[in-house]
Amino acid sequence: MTSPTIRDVAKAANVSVATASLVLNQKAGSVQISVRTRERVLQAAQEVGYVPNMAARRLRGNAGRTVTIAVLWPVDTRVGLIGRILTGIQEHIRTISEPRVELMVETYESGRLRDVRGLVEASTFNGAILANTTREDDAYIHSLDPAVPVVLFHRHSQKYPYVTADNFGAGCEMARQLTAHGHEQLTVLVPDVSSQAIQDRVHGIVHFLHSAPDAPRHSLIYCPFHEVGGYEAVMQLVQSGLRPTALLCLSDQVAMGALCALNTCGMKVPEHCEVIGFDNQEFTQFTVPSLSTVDLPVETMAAQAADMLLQKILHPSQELMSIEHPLRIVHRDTTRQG
Amino acid sequence: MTSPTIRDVAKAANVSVATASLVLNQKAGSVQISVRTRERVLQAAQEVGYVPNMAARRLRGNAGRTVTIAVLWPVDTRVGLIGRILTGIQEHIRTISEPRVELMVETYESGRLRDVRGLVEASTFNGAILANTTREDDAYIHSLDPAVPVVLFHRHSQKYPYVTADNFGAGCEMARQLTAHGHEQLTVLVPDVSSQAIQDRVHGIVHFLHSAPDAPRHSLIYCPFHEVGGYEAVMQLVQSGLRPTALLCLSDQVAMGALCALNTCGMKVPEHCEVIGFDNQEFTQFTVPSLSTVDLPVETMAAQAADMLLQKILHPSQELMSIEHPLRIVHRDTTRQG
DNA sequence: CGTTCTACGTAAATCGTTTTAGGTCGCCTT
DNA sequence: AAGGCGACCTAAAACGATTTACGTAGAACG
Repeated sequence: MTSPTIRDVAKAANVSVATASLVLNQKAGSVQISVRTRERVLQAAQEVGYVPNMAARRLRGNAGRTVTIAVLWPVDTRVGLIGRILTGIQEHIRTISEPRVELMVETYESGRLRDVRGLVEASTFNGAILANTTREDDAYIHSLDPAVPVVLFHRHSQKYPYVTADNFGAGCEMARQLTAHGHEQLTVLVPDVSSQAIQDRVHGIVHFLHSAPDAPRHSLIYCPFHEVGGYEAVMQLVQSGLRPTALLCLSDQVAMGALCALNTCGMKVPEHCEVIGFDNQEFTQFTVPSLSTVDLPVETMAAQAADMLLQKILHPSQELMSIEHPLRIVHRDTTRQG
Repeated sequence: MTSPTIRDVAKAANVSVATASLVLNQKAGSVQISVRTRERVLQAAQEVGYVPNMAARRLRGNAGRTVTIAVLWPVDTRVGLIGRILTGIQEHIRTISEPRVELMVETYESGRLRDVRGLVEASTFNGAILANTTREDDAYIHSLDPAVPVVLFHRHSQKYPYVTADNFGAGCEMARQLTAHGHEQLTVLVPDVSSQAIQDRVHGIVHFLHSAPDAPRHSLIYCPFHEVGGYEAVMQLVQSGLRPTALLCLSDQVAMGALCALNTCGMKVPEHCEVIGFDNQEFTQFTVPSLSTVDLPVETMAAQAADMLLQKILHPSQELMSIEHPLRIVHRDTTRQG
């Protein structure tokens, strides 16, 4: 039941453990091994079914042969996003042949992030991607030693490398588009999570409206971060007599709820009310009418974050370039043309 | 830069490494440590910022203190499902205080599953949940040693413990419901993946229709496993003049595409055509009209799978009870009442 | 023949923890 | 005072792999 060790291989090949290890590691370095011996060892390894023990390797310190990275996200992160992030990372990882990359995942309650540095020191993993951190995590992030291999996902920072998107710019653009359509008032549906990304979008919208000459008024409505949230927010709005004509939803989920509510209230989209979402999730193409939204390249971003993290782990001294993706609106049928 | 070891703690507390370890492990066992010494060690550990090294622990063999489990799924698994599975597992894990459970994830191309046994022997992880395996994985699964800690997710098997749902029964029930509504023909939209779950649903439907006295005819249409697939399948159907009146979609994604297509073709749901989905994903409540679907408790199932796996790892000899969840239809607005 | 290479291997230390099989010391019995 | 017993603590051996520094031949060289 106990698995074969390198010692077993050595015995079977009738060589020392050192020799076996040398062969198995393909070390072309200072030590030479004859072809005959090499063959013997390789065959022996094959025969006994040798699998190198990770724990032993890690303990001994094999920086670079196998790397374990972790993705951490707050518990209340939306399932769709999790899937996309992981998919992006996995796709990237499987293109890498050396070193072998293992992926761990972990959730935490906002503001109660486990000590990443400790986990790295414990060699639980070699580095981490902090995804969708909230404002409660800021203190932690700032207290962290820049030497610990961390990449921030969907958030920018002076102190750490990050991969994010131009949420501010996207906010501006959303506001600009709808302003151009001549609305008197813009209603912004904001998911009530304290993520930097969401806040930047809000800032972008507000910034644009403040700086435009004849900008429409606007109101910010905070709602829970899911379909129900958007649905109820809009229902309340309509019931209180305030019929929105332009709805900027800072999440597709919320937009979908909103769309459903508008339909329930007999309001036509986009004739009575234009709607625009954020994220360009898969389903947005198939809502009725299909949802205009901001395309957020989550998979790409995640892959880049993973790549940066690996660089940082493998070449700690090398400086990393953070990334901010430009964002563009995908026009579909919930907004009017022009 | 190198992190403090237990040796540092011992030195700081002026005791032996053994003592430090004993204290740090709270071993109430055969060995006793005075309160004074215990305090000293604890404080020393605190002061030097001691973090036990996982690799060393694993190597030494500490079965039970920390357990690492892995979830493996085929690369083409839908992002939404991934998120739900992980969420379910994570939620469960965080209720467990002892042992500490770490989670790894890994994807593979159908039929190219990495050697789980090897990974366990390499102590990369202690056991795995095989999620959404396809038929191409059957051979691998059957070749696996039943002693390696594996739990099958959404698939049944004679050989391994599993958590799945009564997909066959759900298929029957879907067919029964729509048959009762007096359709002449049932159109089944089947995602073209070779998963047991999907197949069981088909079998259930076919079984019911074959055994019912005055059953409607039916046709099976295979389509890609996403919204576009459902959309295009229905468009083709309608364009070729075959207007479906009852659409059994074996996935919500496909159903959403179908719904959109029906709308495009000017067919009213449920008046002209009834639609029923499968999975009860979040968005189904907010399609227009809201989608009737089969509720699949993914999170619960995932949590149970994780729990079973932990049992198997912690108490290898103990026999496990596999689980098959009953499934029920959630009636919303794409099906007629009664 | 003595010296120096070269080519091929190996002994042994090391990584950080856990655990077993003993110490040691003082006190209590008889 | 010899023996026994608790209470407290520690030495040392694992766990499995990697790597450095050091053999040992035989060949080549002068």
